[in-house]
Amino acid sequence: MLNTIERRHEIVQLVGQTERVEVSELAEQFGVSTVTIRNDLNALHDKGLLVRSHGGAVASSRLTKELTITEKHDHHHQVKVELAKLVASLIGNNESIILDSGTTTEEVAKQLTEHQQLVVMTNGLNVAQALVAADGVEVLMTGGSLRKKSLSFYGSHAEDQLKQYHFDRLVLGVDGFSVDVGVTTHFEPEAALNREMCKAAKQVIVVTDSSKFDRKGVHRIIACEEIDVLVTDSGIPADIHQQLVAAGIEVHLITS
Amino acid sequence: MLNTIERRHEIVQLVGQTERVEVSELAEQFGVSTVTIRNDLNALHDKGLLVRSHGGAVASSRLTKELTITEKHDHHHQVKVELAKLVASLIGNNESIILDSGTTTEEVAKQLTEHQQLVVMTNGLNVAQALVAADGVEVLMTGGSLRKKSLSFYGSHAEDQLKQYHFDRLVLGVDGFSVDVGVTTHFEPEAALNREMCKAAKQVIVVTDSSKFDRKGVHRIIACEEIDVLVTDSGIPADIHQQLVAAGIEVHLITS
DNA sequence: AAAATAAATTGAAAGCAAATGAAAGCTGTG
DNA sequence: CACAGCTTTCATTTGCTTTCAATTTATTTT
Repeated sequence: MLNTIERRHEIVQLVGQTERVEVSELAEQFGVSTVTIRNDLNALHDKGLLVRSHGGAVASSRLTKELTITEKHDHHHQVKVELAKLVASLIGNNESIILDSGTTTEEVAKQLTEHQQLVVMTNGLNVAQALVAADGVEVLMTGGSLRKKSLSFYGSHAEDQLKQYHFDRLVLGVDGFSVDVGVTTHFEPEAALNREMCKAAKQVIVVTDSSKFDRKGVHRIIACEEIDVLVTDSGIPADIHQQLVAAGIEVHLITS
Repeated sequence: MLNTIERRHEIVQLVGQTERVEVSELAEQFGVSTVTIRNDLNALHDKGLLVRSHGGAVASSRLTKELTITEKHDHHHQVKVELAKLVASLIGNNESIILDSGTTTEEVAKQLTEHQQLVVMTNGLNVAQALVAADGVEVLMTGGSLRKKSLSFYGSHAEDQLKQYHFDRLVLGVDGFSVDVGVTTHFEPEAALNREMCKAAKQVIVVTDSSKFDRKGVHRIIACEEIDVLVTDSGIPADIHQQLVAAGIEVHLITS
């Protein structure tokens, strides 16, 4: 019996060889339920290792990626798109910005395809990938060490890179947020990099769906006071909303 | 029976080849109703991959510039895979290597999924993406400025990054190669970065299909003498082969 | 050339089976 | 105990079909 990692590994191999796989076939082959296979395929899809299709998956290529219609694999996806649109609307042409890594910021990247003369620095592999389609955007990448789990780069090298530039804005997606502690995350090196990002940018835009409120990670990125703009959905608790506004933070809510 | 993504993929291919397709023809060909085909064409029209017309569809300008998709089945690609397999076999576990950007090196990356304890530095976005699937590989990225045409990063920052490390090998895919001039390319900043790569690596492996021989770019990366290993196919001209061997270069040919 | 008629193509709606995501429950491991 | 990995269950969604009225295109008639 294979474990999860091995099974997914084999699935990637299979797709590479045969161009396509089916959920039912894989379930039988590996002796697990179709639900497990579907979870596998969705996870691999999120990492860009294959493209999900109804009933299975096909090999990943530029075209197949674009043909994917089912983009709502996590239940927050619709919210993410709306958040991303709002963030994108805050960003003008002719600016230079930093885009943090993460699925929310990836969505922001996708919303920037119409922008012109924009310079975007990012540490997210998927973010950079999404920006390839944006003709008017010059893409800079921090580089560094790749954390596969989040498709992000981190490390002292990435931080050094940031110190050499200055940006108009930073768009930060968060893992955890609370009024008293601020923005937090679990992975220390990424927190360190995010701190550098904050230093390198004139304005800090934090974007998060409301489920992250009062979730606290171990490592603090920035305190609440340092946030300039917060973009979230209407699920934000009223008291937190008030506190933030009182603290002088520009809070934007998506309509949903 | 093809699924939706595959069918649409094929339709795009068809339109690319024949300039125009008809609803009724497609319905018969794929064994689905005309309604389904119409939905396909409309969806593809919305994505700008073709232009809808009464009774069918015609190619769009956007399609023509993205068309290289039959890749998987074309002979060129087969050669690349074989080259990549050979290169991968030259690389052991527990090593640290640099992978240049490019489609050939991307293929090499895909062949490294079974390697363990491998450290790979790259400046190719697609190469990094391919290595996400390789659990035993630690991925480092140069970062820098993204050249979308080749999905590669370049710039002084990328070069600085390289100077801080030392690697066992460099795998270099080439645009142009000749015995007298050496390895060349067209884009200066990339040549500069490649030169740094050569400096940072103990061994230089050059991989190229034989069509690149006697093609010369404007900017030289390295002279022939600095190459340690050359991996290519049997299309290499006999005289060049001899000259290279005589120069002490380890030449590997794939069997095809 | 314009009008009338026939033929082909279309979008919208309704129905069905397979596939799906979400939630809750089971099981062995650290 | 928690928890990661898996399964079962179930309401919902997707992909496809057939049907039909409306629209577009082709052909004939005036």
